[in-house]
Amino acid sequence: MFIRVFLTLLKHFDKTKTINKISMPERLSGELDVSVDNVIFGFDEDILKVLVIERKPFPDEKKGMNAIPGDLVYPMESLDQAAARVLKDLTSLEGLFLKQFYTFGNPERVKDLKDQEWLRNFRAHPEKRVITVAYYSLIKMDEYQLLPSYFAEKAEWVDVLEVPALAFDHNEIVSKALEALRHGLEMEQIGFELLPEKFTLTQLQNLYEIILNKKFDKRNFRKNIKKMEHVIPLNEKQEGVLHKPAQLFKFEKDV
Amino acid sequence: MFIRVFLTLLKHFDKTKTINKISMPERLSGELDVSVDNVIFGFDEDILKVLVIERKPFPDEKKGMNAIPGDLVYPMESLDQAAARVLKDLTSLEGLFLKQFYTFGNPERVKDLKDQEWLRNFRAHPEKRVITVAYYSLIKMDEYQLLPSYFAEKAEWVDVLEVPALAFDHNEIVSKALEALRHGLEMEQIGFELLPEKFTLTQLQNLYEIILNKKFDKRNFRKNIKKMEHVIPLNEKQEGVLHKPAQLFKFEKDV
DNA sequence: TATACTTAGTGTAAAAATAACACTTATTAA
DNA sequence: TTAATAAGTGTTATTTTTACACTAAGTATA
Repeated sequence: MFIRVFLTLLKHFDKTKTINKISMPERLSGELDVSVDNVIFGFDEDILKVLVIERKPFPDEKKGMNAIPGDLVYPMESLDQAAARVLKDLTSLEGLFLKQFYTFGNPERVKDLKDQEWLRNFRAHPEKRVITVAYYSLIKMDEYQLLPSYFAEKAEWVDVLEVPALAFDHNEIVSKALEALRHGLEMEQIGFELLPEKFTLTQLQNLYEIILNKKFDKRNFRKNIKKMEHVIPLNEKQEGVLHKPAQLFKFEKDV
Repeated sequence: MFIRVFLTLLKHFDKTKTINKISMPERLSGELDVSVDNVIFGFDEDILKVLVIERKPFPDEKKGMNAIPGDLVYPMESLDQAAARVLKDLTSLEGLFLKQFYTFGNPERVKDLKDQEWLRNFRAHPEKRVITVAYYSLIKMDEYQLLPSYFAEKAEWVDVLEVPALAFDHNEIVSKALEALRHGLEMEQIGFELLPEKFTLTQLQNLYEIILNKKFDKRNFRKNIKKMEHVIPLNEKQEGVLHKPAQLFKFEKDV
């Protein structure tokens, strides 16, 4: 059943369409841009890492600031497409796991002096407010191959616990990404995306422990893994290690 | 340790700053708007409801289309502020629970003919692509009071399972909101926000069952509730029911 | 004022899941 | 041959979860 709205404002509106068109709140709309930013996680032995780029320096800047990769959204692409494009430009990899986790829209988020100077040099409309839609992605570090990219001078994997100071609000974005990774994702997916093709159960356990930020008992952990039908034991062992070689496993995507 | 980027593109860039400023991809940026949309959930006896508004009709439209409440983000407000403003304009309530859950950015999402016609009448820049940051909120229906609002003709609570056809991509937004509600939220929070001040355990159980979309055993459910120290029994009973009156409970916010 | 109707309210036992715990094995290097 | 290192393996106690059916308190009415 409909609840009636009091029509005071509405009536006024109906009589004065033209004026109202101007006086409607959206007259205030306008000058803002939308970007995507991409927190790229990789896993290396027993450290969870994030890919940090060195932003191109502006003319009087000695060294570009660190940042996470991102770019403005093009007019005809979806947000997911924009995020995939940024990722492909940087790594040459396509079809990677990508998850939108939060949108950052503080009006002051690009107003820092250094960031403003950078924007003046590299953006057509540096004065515009920028709202950014943040994604995280998971990539196997051994597939990672850095490519030239118009937004990155260098790129570096850094320990997730030791992220340096980043441009804009990127430190906040990284920590929210980590939170989202810990909460929202099934571990199967994480393992599938982050481990090399062949892996040991110890590697898998390390990954779980780091992502979920807690310790597991080795025997209980292995009991649980044995129940998962998508973790397949291989007829192969580790080689070149100075201890009992571990059996290797792989993930089976279907079923 | 830094991994070096191949500098091909970069070198070119350094020599030709002005040209590059034009040739950088962000030259493509520009004409888009950002809005917030708000999926408002309420709980009534044993139905989960969503607040649907009737959008103001454009001149030749007999009846405005249904939609969920939303508005463009103003230049100086954060996304959270914009969402809170929309909610306050519609309900007069402040300080409500509000959660950002997804951002919808398909370039075609406002290109439907009817939606275009509407935009031409009510927006300063109807041709602009609109990216929308979606929130959901939970409100106690007995606190809800509809106010005049520049975007709503009428408003109606509809069963979450029987949402009518909505404008733009709002049906998709509602179903993602429901998903987000089911996944991401602790039940304490949901109960706190959705139930009336005094409630029975049967009401609470209904709420859990509807949100989590599964049945619970009455005795086991009550055992679990008794462990929660923020659910406080009152010295009051239901009145005017034609059966044994149930004890009433309330939530205690602080631990 | 007795009876029928309706939902509230309550305990126990079996089954399943989780947690705690320590020694032997396979390999490499010295 | 020995030392060093991480791999691999079962059992028991504890906790959590599930399944299940009758009595109690109030209202309406015959």
